Amino acid sequence: MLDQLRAMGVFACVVEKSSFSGAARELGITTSAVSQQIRSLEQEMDVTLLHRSTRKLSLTEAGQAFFLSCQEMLAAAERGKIRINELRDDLVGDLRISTTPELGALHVIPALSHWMSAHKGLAIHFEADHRYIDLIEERIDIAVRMSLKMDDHNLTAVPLARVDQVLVASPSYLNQSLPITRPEDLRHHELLPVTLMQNYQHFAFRHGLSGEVVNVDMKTRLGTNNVFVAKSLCQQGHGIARILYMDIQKELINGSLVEVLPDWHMPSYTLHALTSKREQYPMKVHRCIDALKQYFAQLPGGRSLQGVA
Amino acid sequence: MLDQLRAMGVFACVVEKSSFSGAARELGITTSAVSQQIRSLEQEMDVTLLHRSTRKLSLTEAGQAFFLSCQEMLAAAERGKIRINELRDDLVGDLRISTTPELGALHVIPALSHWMSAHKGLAIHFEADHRYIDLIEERIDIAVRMSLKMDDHNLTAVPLARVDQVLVASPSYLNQSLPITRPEDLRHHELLPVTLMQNYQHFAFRHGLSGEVVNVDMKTRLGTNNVFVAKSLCQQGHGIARILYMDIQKELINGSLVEVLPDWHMPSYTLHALTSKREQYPMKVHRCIDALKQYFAQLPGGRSLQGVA
DNA sequence: ACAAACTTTCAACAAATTGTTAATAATCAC
DNA sequence: GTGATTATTAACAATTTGTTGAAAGTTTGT
Repeated sequence: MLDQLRAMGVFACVVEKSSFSGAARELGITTSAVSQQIRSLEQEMDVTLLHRSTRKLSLTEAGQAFFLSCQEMLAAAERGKIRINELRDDLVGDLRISTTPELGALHVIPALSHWMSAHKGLAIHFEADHRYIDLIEERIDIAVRMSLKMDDHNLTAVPLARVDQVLVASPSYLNQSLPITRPEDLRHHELLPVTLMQNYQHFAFRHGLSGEVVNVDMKTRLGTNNVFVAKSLCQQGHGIARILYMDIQKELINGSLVEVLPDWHMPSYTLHALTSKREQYPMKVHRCIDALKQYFAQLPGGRSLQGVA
Repeated sequence: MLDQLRAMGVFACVVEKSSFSGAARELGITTSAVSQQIRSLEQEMDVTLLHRSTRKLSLTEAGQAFFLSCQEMLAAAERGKIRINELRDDLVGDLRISTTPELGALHVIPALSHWMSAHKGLAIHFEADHRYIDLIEERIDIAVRMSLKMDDHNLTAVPLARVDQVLVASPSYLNQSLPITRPEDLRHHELLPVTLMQNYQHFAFRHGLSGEVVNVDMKTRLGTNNVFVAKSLCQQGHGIARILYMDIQKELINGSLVEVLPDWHMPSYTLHALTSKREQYPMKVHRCIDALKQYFAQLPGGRSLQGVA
């Protein structure tokens, strides 16, 4: 099945050049090698492909028909290689990006907006989902993910930004509740967790200046798996939300929410661009990650979200 | 250019089977060999074609695109081989036959008539010409030719029939002319030659019983390169025609022409089926020659035209 | 949880294919 | 004819391709 492909290529070359030695020069081998390839082809298929005198070649009917197929074969192979090169080097084809809905809407789209406009040859798909999907299974090129640590050794992780968690509450809630000056005070408050975090009720605080460490567990009555719902609950004064700075930045600035215990820090997450590990990435993947890196690097540092070098 | 065709075929097989080991079984090689082919392909092209875990394979975008081309490549190769087998084994395609116009009309067509009807897949072309054409140049599969000896060692000759020359005249001519009882008497008669024969004015007679040999040269005034014209001249009583028995058989039977010196024989020609020499002939060529042989073998022997075993 | 069955990869080696060299024969142009 | 170019062939060399056996990782089934 695969045994005569090479000889078929040689044959096509011979016909195109109408000469064994011409083909040999073209292919960078000796005339002798060409002769042997053609001979073995003819013997293998038990057919005469071309009549030859030392000066002139002429195809038999079978040779003529076979030549066309050999040409098609080579052309298909050539097309394949050309396409491979395009997909490797050019910003064309598909690019599938996985994020959470919040991350996608708030940051990934803004980060890539200009870049996407600059490369209309790319068909970009955003797969927005909280599930931790299989990059390979879903053919995801790049997943933008929050994580404390990287565990999957089949993935390559490029750090994009450090992202702090913050505790926030509405001004009205804080006015009507017991004061909070130290982590321990949280025990008398309600946590509004986004249950996507694991161990969301546990806190390991470290004081920004003294470095003092305090562990606290909060009680929780109202929960949600959606950041926007949690935000809403919080704004309605139902409790204290544990949320990512990046998801709440706007509300802190406009004052609809207020940070609780701003001097006490929780462990940071790192925002990563994940790719399935491979030898060689298409250029579009490199460039997309570059665009993401550039966006997060130029972000205002602030309290909690800053680019990673 | 030809270096990765094999690996491309292996790759296509891997994708079709969705498995290295499946492809290995299909191809009759070890899994290890498959693995190496794919690896070298990826390295050579500097691209990742498929993600692999031990149980599942999945194509990259480049792999998907490349796979299609690889499939096309293999399909083209396969088509070529199938076509080759058809042209070699089946009675299909073209069949180009070269004859003289007379031979074609009087014998080759009748000889092949039934056979042609039985194989409608064959496109048969009769190249009717007196010129001695180059079989290869004109892509003639079979030439039916008269000859005294075979000289071209690039050709294969299959004898079909022995063909005698005869001298004929019209009854009226013979009545009005000097009697002819021995070859020497011909010196006083007019020869109507078909000038396609060389040395047409020279005769080497051998007596059928005694074996006596007589050489004679006849004078000639009216000539033609066409057998039918010669026949016509002869029937009009313009002289004695030297002509092949096969071209005049009908007239001898119906009495419009009469044989002169029937006991004295001229050298016979042999009718040959000629083919350009090659290793392997398409089945249609064999079968066509078979049909010709069969026709001439069953001809009534008569004086001058008989099949050759 | 654990073993068994499979799958992929790798390095070292073996086999097969492919290519070269050099001599031979045939054809064409001069 | 002579010289240049071309195709074929056999013997040999180089390269490619394939195998073996071990290792690592997965899935299946108990």
